[in-house]
Amino acid sequence: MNAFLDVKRYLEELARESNAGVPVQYPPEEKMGDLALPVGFKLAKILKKSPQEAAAEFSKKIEHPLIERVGVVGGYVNVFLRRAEIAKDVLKRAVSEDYGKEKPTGERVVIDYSSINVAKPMHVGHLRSTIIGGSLRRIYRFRGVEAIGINYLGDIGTQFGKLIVAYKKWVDEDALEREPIKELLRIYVKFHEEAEKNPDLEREAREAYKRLEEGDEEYVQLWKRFRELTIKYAEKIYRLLGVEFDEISGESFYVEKARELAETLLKMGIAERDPETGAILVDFGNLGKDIILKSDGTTLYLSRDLAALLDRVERYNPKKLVYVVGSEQSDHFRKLFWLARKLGVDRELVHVSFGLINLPEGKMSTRKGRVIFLEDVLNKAIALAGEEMRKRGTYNEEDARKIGVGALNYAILKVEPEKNITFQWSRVLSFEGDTGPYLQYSAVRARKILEKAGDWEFKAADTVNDDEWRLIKLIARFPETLSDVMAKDRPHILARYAYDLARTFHSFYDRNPVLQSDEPTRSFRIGIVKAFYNVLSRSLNLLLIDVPERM
RNA sequence: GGGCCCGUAGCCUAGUCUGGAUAUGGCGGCGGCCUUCUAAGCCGCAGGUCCGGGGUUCGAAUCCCCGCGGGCCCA
Repeated sequence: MNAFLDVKRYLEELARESNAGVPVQYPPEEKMGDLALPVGFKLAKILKKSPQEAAAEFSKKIEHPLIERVGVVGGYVNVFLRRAEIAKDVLKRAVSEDYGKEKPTGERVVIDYSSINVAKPMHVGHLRSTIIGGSLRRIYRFRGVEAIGINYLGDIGTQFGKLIVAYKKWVDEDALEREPIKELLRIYVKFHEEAEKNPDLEREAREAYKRLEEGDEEYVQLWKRFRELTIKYAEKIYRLLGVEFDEISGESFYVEKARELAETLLKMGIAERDPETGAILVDFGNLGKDIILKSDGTTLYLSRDLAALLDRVERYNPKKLVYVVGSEQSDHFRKLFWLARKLGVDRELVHVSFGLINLPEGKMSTRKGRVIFLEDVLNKAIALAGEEMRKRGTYNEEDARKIGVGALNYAILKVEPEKNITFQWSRVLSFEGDTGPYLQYSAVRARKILEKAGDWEFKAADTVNDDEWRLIKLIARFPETLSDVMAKDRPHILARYAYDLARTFHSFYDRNPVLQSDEPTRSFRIGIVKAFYNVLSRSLNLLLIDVPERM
């Protein structure tokens, strides 16, 4: 908390006590004050007066040392704060590196994200889950909640039978060493081509899969290798994107447990046996019926996910389990959570659902070759950032990487998750306006000032101009922004905030010289720049974006 | 046919949960600003049936109902 948010809370409390519980809002214009309460409309009824009179009456109750004056306009009470005093408190806190950080609360959340399939390349469709999840993990941790990031691999399924057959027939070991996923994709595609001509292959694949399931030593080793190669490949991309995990899990861990679980559900009367097929199924009411165990004992991903969920609850004891998975799975998660509730899971269960990433030509399709691989996007973005740097004579490899990745991560994170995104190169590779590089640039400008400033000590100011004040008010709102993001599991709120902050800084920067100013303005403004830099670079860090040295 | 989500200027987008002041920004367009801390920047102008229609309310982009268009899942 800081002085600004203290006043806000005080006003909210006062409104609630007066039976006029309205959220405090931030007025659209400076002349309307710093905080506003549309309190007169509700009070008008209670007091049987006009909204204007009711608001005026309410405003008389306001008494706070940090409030300079209040004004009444229509039904609104506009509150003007003592800028200098608020600024002093907010900046004193925000010049510290830890501003906004919370001590460990002892709470945990489990976040499931990325969750890629073994032996398949990552494409732009994987970006949202991977980046939203990776960002949420950092945000929770910064706020004192121990977030456990889990990459739950798709590591079982009949495709492994095909892969094993294809491997034995066509693999190029050298290529597999050099570019494992490309090679696995090549032989997988070849399998399908060959199977068109030779239907026997499908039968071979089924047999291979059966042997794998039965634990055939050679086949299990192959499967393990595919899994390891995929992890190694993905880790390179995760490192570039700044995404971290605490656990790499996978569906294969839960096959046995899922079988037992299906039997348990049957005994509990939650599931029933289909008299015709012998499969175990669950009636979800208006979501329909769904099989959780086939008659031949094959598990389905619903039962495996349920087993995994129970395991996560048991091992981590989280207050909340978050699944960052596309909206096409929303029915699946409703069923999963329904079952978890039936089994007595009392934790918060959240499906962070998001829309598709399409191409301008239409939906992505690996088979039609209509996909954009992540490596290609990353390479292109980094190369273009490098070009821009060369124009400015600031080129270095490390910063080009930060700028390219920042552009990509920000482009994905800033959009509200429910919306579908049409992937357009021109937008990911754009570095002007509402983009990652715009935010990075503002941070770099601030850092340059701080470098040149040398040793300085924070000094309060007697007067605070509008540009300074706008920036300070936004800096003050950092903690509540983070709380909002966690309550909703929506990092785009933070992306928006960071953009507002950067934009406000650029305006400040343009009109208010820092280093050339006389004392005490100079020291005060350096304090503002430092506070801004802390909050922006922290926000960017939480959005998986690094601040370059130069750009 | 059923369920979930989206619809805001030419294009993209915030605000919708928690109703409140002239609806947030970006791209593109037009015009201005580099002898001062990096112009990947700043300032200004033009551009809106907030998908449509009802309803609730002192007040609706926001809540409710009925439609329309698009997406996804199921059948």
